[in-house]
Amino acid sequence: MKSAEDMVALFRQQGLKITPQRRAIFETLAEGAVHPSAEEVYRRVQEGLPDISRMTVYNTLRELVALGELVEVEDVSSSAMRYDTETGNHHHLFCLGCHALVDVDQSFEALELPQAAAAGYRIVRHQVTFYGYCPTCQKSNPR
Amino acid sequence: MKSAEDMVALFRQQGLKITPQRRAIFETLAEGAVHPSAEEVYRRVQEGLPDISRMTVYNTLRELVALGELVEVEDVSSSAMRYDTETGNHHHLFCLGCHALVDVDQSFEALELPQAAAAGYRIVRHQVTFYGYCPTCQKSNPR
DNA sequence: TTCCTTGCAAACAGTTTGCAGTCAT
DNA sequence: ATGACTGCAAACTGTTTGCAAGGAA
Repeated sequence: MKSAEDMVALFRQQGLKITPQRRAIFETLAEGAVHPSAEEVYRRVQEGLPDISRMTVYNTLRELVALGELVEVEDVSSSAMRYDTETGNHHHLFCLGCHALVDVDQSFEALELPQAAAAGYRIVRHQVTFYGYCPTCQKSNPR
Repeated sequence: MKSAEDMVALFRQQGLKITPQRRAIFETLAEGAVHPSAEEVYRRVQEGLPDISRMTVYNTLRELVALGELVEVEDVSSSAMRYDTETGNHHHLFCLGCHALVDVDQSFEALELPQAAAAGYRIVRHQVTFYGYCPTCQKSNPR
Protein backbone atom coordinates (compact mmCIF):
# COMPACT_ATOMS: atom_id res chain seq x y z
CA MET A 1 0.00 0.00 0.00
CA LYS A 2 1.21 3.42 -0.88
CA SER A 3 1.00 6.20 1.67
CA ALA A 4 -2.18 8.14 2.32
CA GLU A 5 -0.66 11.15 0.54
CA ASP A 6 0.01 9.07 -2.55
CA MET A 7 -3.62 8.04 -2.58
CA VAL A 8 -4.74 11.64 -2.28
CA ALA A 9 -2.51 12.58 -5.22
CA LEU A 10 -3.79 9.66 -7.27
CA PHE A 11 -7.41 10.57 -6.61
CA ARG A 12 -6.83 14.21 -7.52
CA GLN A 13 -5.07 13.14 -10.68
CA GLN A 14 -8.17 11.12 -11.61
CA GLY A 15 -10.46 14.06 -11.02
CA LEU A 16 -11.88 12.44 -7.89
CA LYS A 17 -12.59 14.60 -4.88
CA ILE A 18 -10.79 14.44 -1.57
CA THR A 19 -13.23 14.35 1.30
CA PRO A 20 -12.41 13.99 4.99
CA GLN A 21 -13.99 10.51 4.81
CA ARG A 22 -11.76 9.39 1.96
CA ARG A 23 -8.71 10.80 3.63
CA ALA A 24 -9.51 8.86 6.80
CA ILE A 25 -9.97 5.66 4.83
CA PHE A 26 -6.62 6.12 3.11
CA GLU A 27 -4.91 6.65 6.44
CA THR A 28 -6.56 3.61 7.99
CA LEU A 29 -5.49 1.42 5.09
CA ALA A 30 -1.95 2.76 5.11
CA GLU A 31 -1.46 2.06 8.80
CA GLY A 32 -3.78 -0.82 9.43
CA ALA A 33 -4.11 -4.55 9.03
CA VAL A 34 -2.85 -6.18 5.87
CA HIS A 35 -6.05 -7.96 4.83
CA PRO A 36 -8.98 -6.13 6.38
CA SER A 37 -12.59 -6.73 5.44
CA ALA A 38 -14.78 -3.79 4.47
CA GLU A 39 -16.38 -4.01 7.91
CA GLU A 40 -12.98 -3.85 9.63
CA VAL A 41 -12.02 -0.77 7.66
CA TYR A 42 -15.36 0.77 8.58
CA ARG A 43 -14.90 0.13 12.30
CA ARG A 44 -11.39 1.51 12.32
CA VAL A 45 -12.29 4.65 10.39
CA GLN A 46 -15.25 5.15 12.70
CA GLU A 47 -12.93 5.59 15.67
CA GLY A 48 -11.78 8.91 14.30
CA LEU A 49 -14.84 9.79 12.26
CA PRO A 50 -17.89 8.44 14.12
CA ASP A 51 -20.48 9.64 11.62
CA ILE A 52 -19.01 8.04 8.53
CA SER A 53 -21.33 5.71 6.66
CA ARG A 54 -20.56 2.12 5.79
CA MET A 55 -21.58 3.13 2.27
CA THR A 56 -18.73 5.55 1.87
CA VAL A 57 -16.28 2.88 2.92
CA TYR A 58 -17.64 0.49 0.32
CA ASN A 59 -17.56 3.19 -2.35
CA THR A 60 -13.99 4.18 -1.63
CA LEU A 61 -12.75 0.60 -1.45
CA ARG A 62 -14.35 -0.01 -4.81
CA GLU A 63 -12.59 3.04 -6.29
CA LEU A 64 -9.27 1.81 -4.94
CA VAL A 65 -9.80 -1.62 -6.46
CA ALA A 66 -10.67 0.00 -9.79
CA LEU A 67 -7.47 2.04 -9.64
CA GLY A 68 -5.47 -1.09 -8.91
CA GLU A 69 -4.33 0.07 -5.48
CA LEU A 70 -6.17 -2.68 -3.65
CA VAL A 71 -6.81 -6.29 -4.56
CA GLU A 72 -9.84 -8.27 -3.50
CA VAL A 73 -9.11 -11.57 -1.78
CA GLU A 74 -11.59 -14.28 -0.94
CA ASP A 75 -11.94 -15.15 2.71
CA VAL A 76 -12.36 -18.91 2.83
CA SER A 77 -15.43 -19.80 4.91
CA SER A 78 -16.62 -16.36 5.95
CA SER A 79 -18.35 -14.91 2.88
CA ALA A 80 -16.76 -11.52 3.42
CA MET A 81 -14.34 -10.05 0.95
CA ARG A 82 -10.95 -8.96 2.20
CA TYR A 83 -8.78 -6.23 0.73
CA ASP A 84 -5.11 -6.78 0.12
CA THR A 85 -3.00 -3.66 0.30
CA GLU A 86 -0.05 -5.47 -1.27
CA THR A 87 -0.81 -5.40 -4.96
CA GLY A 88 2.45 -7.00 -6.07
CA ASN A 89 2.71 -10.69 -6.85
CA HIS A 90 2.77 -12.68 -3.66
CA HIS A 91 1.05 -15.62 -2.06
CA HIS A 92 -0.97 -16.46 1.02
CA LEU A 93 -0.78 -18.53 4.16
CA PHE A 94 -4.20 -19.16 5.66
CA CYS A 95 -4.89 -20.49 9.16
CA LEU A 96 -7.74 -22.99 9.14
CA GLY A 97 -8.22 -22.40 12.85
CA CYS A 98 -8.49 -18.65 13.30
CA HIS A 99 -8.72 -17.55 9.63
CA ALA A 100 -5.63 -15.39 9.86
CA LEU A 101 -4.29 -14.54 6.42
CA VAL A 102 -0.57 -13.89 6.07
CA ASP A 103 1.43 -12.76 3.07
CA VAL A 104 4.18 -14.94 1.66
CA ASP A 105 6.71 -13.00 -0.34
CA GLN A 106 8.24 -16.10 -1.83
CA SER A 107 7.65 -16.05 -5.57
CA PHE A 108 7.12 -19.33 -7.35
CA GLU A 109 8.37 -18.20 -10.74
CA ALA A 110 9.02 -21.74 -11.86
CA LEU A 111 5.36 -22.59 -11.43
CA GLU A 112 4.03 -23.06 -14.89
CA LEU A 113 1.22 -25.03 -16.31
CA PRO A 114 2.23 -27.36 -19.14
CA GLN A 115 0.68 -26.35 -22.44
CA ALA A 116 -1.35 -29.52 -22.48
CA ALA A 117 -2.93 -28.82 -19.08
CA ALA A 118 -3.78 -25.18 -19.82
CA ALA A 119 -6.74 -26.14 -22.03
CA GLY A 120 -6.14 -23.20 -24.33
CA TYR A 121 -6.33 -20.67 -21.50
CA ARG A 122 -4.12 -17.61 -21.63
CA ILE A 123 -2.76 -17.51 -18.07
CA VAL A 124 -2.17 -14.06 -16.62
CA ARG A 125 -1.20 -14.89 -13.07
CA HIS A 126 -1.29 -17.57 -10.45
CA GLN A 127 -1.86 -17.57 -6.76
CA VAL A 128 -0.69 -20.17 -4.27
CA THR A 129 -2.50 -20.51 -0.96
CA PHE A 130 -1.06 -22.66 1.80
CA TYR A 131 -3.58 -23.96 4.32
CA GLY A 132 -2.51 -24.89 7.80
CA TYR A 133 -2.55 -23.97 11.45
CA CYS A 134 -0.79 -21.01 12.96
CA PRO A 135 1.35 -21.49 16.10
CA THR A 136 -1.49 -20.39 18.39
CA CYS A 137 -4.07 -22.69 16.85
CA GLN A 138 -1.66 -25.62 16.93
CA LYS A 139 -1.65 -25.37 20.72
CA SER A 140 -5.39 -25.05 21.19
CA ASN A 141 -6.20 -27.64 18.54
CA PRO A 142 -3.34 -30.16 18.58
CA ARG A 143 -3.26 -33.16 16.31
CA MET B 1 -17.37 -37.89 -6.93
CA LYS B 2 -18.51 -41.36 -6.13
CA SER B 3 -21.64 -42.73 -7.74
CA ALA B 4 -25.11 -41.95 -6.47
CA GLU B 5 -25.36 -45.50 -5.12
CA ASP B 6 -22.18 -45.03 -3.12
CA MET B 7 -23.66 -41.92 -1.58
CA VAL B 8 -26.83 -43.78 -0.68
CA ALA B 9 -24.78 -46.50 0.98
CA LEU B 10 -22.70 -43.95 2.84
CA PHE B 11 -25.78 -42.11 4.13
CA ARG B 12 -27.40 -45.36 5.28
CA GLN B 13 -24.20 -46.34 7.01
CA GLN B 14 -24.31 -43.03 8.89
CA GLY B 15 -27.88 -43.61 9.99
CA LEU B 16 -29.13 -40.90 7.64
CA LYS B 17 -32.32 -41.44 5.74
CA ILE B 18 -32.64 -41.80 2.00
CA THR B 19 -35.37 -39.56 0.65
CA PRO B 20 -36.29 -39.06 -3.01
CA GLN B 21 -34.88 -35.53 -2.71
CA ARG B 22 -31.51 -36.73 -1.49
CA ARG B 23 -31.34 -39.40 -4.12
CA ALA B 24 -32.03 -36.82 -6.82
CA ILE B 25 -29.29 -34.56 -5.46
CA PHE B 26 -26.80 -37.43 -5.45
CA GLU B 27 -27.64 -38.24 -9.05
CA THR B 28 -27.35 -34.63 -10.14
CA LEU B 29 -23.94 -34.31 -8.53
CA ALA B 30 -22.71 -37.58 -9.97
CA GLU B 31 -23.67 -36.64 -13.51
CA GLY B 32 -23.49 -32.90 -13.50
CA ALA B 33 -21.09 -30.00 -13.66
CA VAL B 34 -17.81 -30.26 -11.83
CA HIS B 35 -18.07 -27.11 -9.72
CA PRO B 36 -21.73 -26.24 -9.33
CA SER B 37 -23.03 -23.63 -6.94
CA ALA B 38 -25.83 -24.58 -4.54
CA GLU B 39 -28.21 -22.69 -6.79
CA GLU B 40 -27.09 -24.64 -9.86
CA VAL B 41 -27.61 -27.93 -8.08
CA TYR B 42 -31.04 -26.70 -7.01
CA ARG B 43 -32.05 -25.77 -10.55
CA ARG B 44 -30.87 -29.07 -12.00
CA VAL B 45 -32.56 -31.19 -9.35
CA GLN B 46 -35.71 -29.14 -9.86
CA GLU B 47 -35.98 -30.35 -13.44
CA GLY B 48 -36.84 -33.82 -12.23
CA LEU B 49 -38.34 -32.91 -8.86
CA PRO B 50 -40.13 -29.55 -9.28
CA ASP B 51 -41.30 -29.27 -5.68
CA ILE B 52 -37.95 -29.68 -3.97
CA SER B 53 -36.97 -26.85 -1.68
CA ARG B 54 -33.75 -24.89 -1.91
CA MET B 55 -33.41 -25.71 1.78
CA THR B 56 -33.11 -29.40 1.21
CA VAL B 57 -30.38 -28.82 -1.33
CA TYR B 58 -28.41 -26.71 1.15
CA ASN B 59 -28.92 -29.28 3.88
CA THR B 60 -27.77 -32.17 1.76
CA LEU B 61 -24.76 -30.32 0.39
CA ARG B 62 -23.77 -29.52 3.96
CA GLU B 63 -24.04 -33.19 4.93
CA LEU B 64 -21.88 -34.17 1.98
CA VAL B 65 -19.25 -31.62 2.94
CA ALA B 66 -19.29 -32.91 6.52
CA LEU B 67 -18.80 -36.46 5.24
CA GLY B 68 -15.87 -35.32 3.11
CA GLU B 69 -17.53 -36.21 -0.17
CA LEU B 70 -17.66 -32.63 -1.40
CA VAL B 71 -15.25 -29.74 -0.96
CA GLU B 72 -16.25 -26.10 -0.80
CA VAL B 73 -14.45 -23.82 -3.24
CA GLU B 74 -14.52 -20.04 -3.28
CA ASP B 75 -15.87 -18.42 -6.40
CA VAL B 76 -13.74 -15.34 -7.02
CA SER B 77 -15.98 -12.32 -7.53
CA SER B 78 -19.40 -13.87 -7.17
CA SER B 79 -19.86 -14.42 -3.44
CA ALA B 80 -21.43 -17.82 -4.04
CA MET B 81 -19.81 -21.00 -2.79
CA ARG B 82 -19.10 -23.73 -5.30
CA TYR B 83 -18.92 -27.43 -4.58
CA ASP B 84 -16.09 -29.54 -5.90
CA THR B 85 -16.92 -33.17 -6.48
CA GLU B 86 -13.26 -34.05 -6.84
CA THR B 87 -12.05 -34.34 -3.30
CA GLY B 88 -8.51 -35.46 -4.17
CA ASN B 89 -5.61 -33.04 -4.35
CA HIS B 90 -5.77 -30.99 -7.51
CA HIS B 91 -5.64 -27.40 -8.63
CA HIS B 92 -7.76 -24.89 -10.48
CA LEU B 93 -7.82 -22.86 -13.65
CA PHE B 94 -10.18 -19.90 -13.42
CA CYS B 95 -11.43 -17.81 -16.34
CA LEU B 96 -11.51 -14.12 -15.44
CA GLY B 97 -13.96 -13.54 -18.26
CA CYS B 98 -16.74 -16.06 -17.79
CA HIS B 99 -15.83 -17.44 -14.34
CA ALA B 100 -15.46 -20.99 -15.62
CA LEU B 101 -13.56 -23.13 -13.14
CA VAL B 102 -11.59 -26.06 -14.51
CA ASP B 103 -9.68 -28.79 -12.68
CA VAL B 104 -5.95 -29.19 -13.20
CA ASP B 105 -4.72 -32.64 -12.33
CA GLN B 106 -1.10 -31.60 -12.38
CA SER B 107 0.32 -31.97 -8.90
CA PHE B 108 2.94 -29.52 -7.73
CA GLU B 109 4.62 -31.81 -5.23
CA ALA B 110 7.77 -29.78 -5.25
CA LEU B 111 5.90 -26.73 -4.03
CA GLU B 112 7.07 -26.20 -0.51
CA LEU B 113 7.30 -23.20 1.68
CA PRO B 114 10.75 -22.63 3.15
CA GLN B 115 10.78 -23.04 6.91
CA ALA B 116 11.58 -19.39 7.31
CA ALA B 117 8.54 -18.26 5.32
CA ALA B 118 6.08 -20.56 7.06
CA ALA B 119 5.96 -18.39 10.17
CA GLY B 120 5.56 -21.40 12.41
CA TYR B 121 2.47 -22.61 10.57
CA ARG B 122 1.88 -26.33 10.22
CA ILE B 123 0.95 -26.60 6.54
CA VAL B 124 -1.60 -29.26 5.68
CA ARG B 125 -2.19 -28.57 2.01
CA HIS B 126 -1.78 -26.03 -0.71
CA GLN B 127 -3.87 -24.95 -3.60
CA VAL B 128 -2.70 -23.31 -6.79
CA THR B 129 -5.14 -21.25 -8.83
CA PHE B 130 -4.20 -20.07 -12.30
CA TYR B 131 -6.09 -16.99 -13.50
CA GLY B 132 -6.52 -16.31 -17.17
CA TYR B 133 -8.89 -16.27 -20.09
CA CYS B 134 -10.45 -19.31 -21.67
CA PRO B 135 -10.38 -19.73 -25.46
CA THR B 136 -13.87 -18.30 -25.85
CA CYS B 137 -13.20 -15.22 -23.74
CA GLN B 138 -9.92 -14.56 -25.53
CA LYS B 139 -11.91 -14.04 -28.72
CA SER B 140 -14.59 -11.79 -27.29
CA ASN B 141 -12.17 -9.84 -25.12
CA PRO B 142 -8.86 -9.76 -26.98
CA ARG B 143 -5.84 -7.98 -25.57
C1' DT C 1 -44.16 -45.60 16.06
C1' DT C 2 -40.27 -42.75 16.20
C1' DC C 3 -37.31 -39.60 14.85
C1' DC C 4 -35.24 -37.60 10.90
C1' DT C 5 -36.21 -34.80 7.04
C1' DT C 6 -38.68 -31.48 4.41
C1' DG C 7 -39.81 -26.98 3.18
C1' DC C 8 -42.08 -22.66 4.41
C1' DA C 9 -41.18 -18.23 6.34
C1' DA C 10 -38.27 -15.30 8.50
C1' DA C 11 -33.70 -13.88 9.87
C1' DC C 12 -29.17 -12.95 8.52
C1' DA C 13 -24.61 -10.99 6.63
C1' DG C 14 -22.34 -8.66 3.20
C1' DT C 15 -22.98 -5.77 -0.46
C1' DT C 16 -25.31 -2.78 -4.00
C1' DT C 17 -28.68 0.63 -5.66
C1' DG C 18 -31.67 4.90 -5.73
C1' DC C 19 -31.79 9.28 -4.41
C1' DA C 20 -31.98 13.89 -1.87
C1' DG C 21 -29.10 16.90 0.36
C1' DT C 22 -24.25 18.40 0.91
C1' DC C 23 -19.72 19.78 -0.16
C1' DA C 24 -15.09 19.94 -2.71
C1' DT C 25 -13.38 22.25 -6.43
C1' DA D 1 -21.91 27.05 -9.51
C1' DT D 2 -21.76 22.46 -10.59
C1' DG D 3 -21.02 17.99 -10.50
C1' DA D 4 -19.29 14.53 -7.50
C1' DC D 5 -19.82 12.61 -2.82
C1' DT D 6 -22.23 11.21 1.36
C1' DG D 7 -25.22 8.48 3.76
C1' DC D 8 -29.97 6.94 4.64
C1' DA D 9 -33.18 3.44 3.47
C1' DA D 10 -34.37 -0.22 0.86
C1' DA D 11 -33.29 -3.99 -2.25
C1' DC D 12 -30.60 -7.98 -3.17
C1' DT D 13 -27.93 -12.43 -3.03
C1' DG D 14 -26.47 -16.40 -0.81
C1' DT D 15 -27.14 -18.81 3.26
C1' DT D 16 -28.89 -20.19 7.98
C1' DT D 17 -32.38 -20.88 11.63
C1' DG D 18 -36.94 -22.13 13.83
C1' DC D 19 -40.55 -24.96 13.48
C1' DA D 20 -44.81 -27.60 12.04
C1' DA D 21 -46.16 -31.19 9.06
C1' DG D 22 -44.70 -35.25 6.57
C1' DG D 23 -42.32 -39.52 5.55
C1' DA D 24 -38.43 -43.26 6.01
C1' DA D 25 -37.14 -46.96 8.85
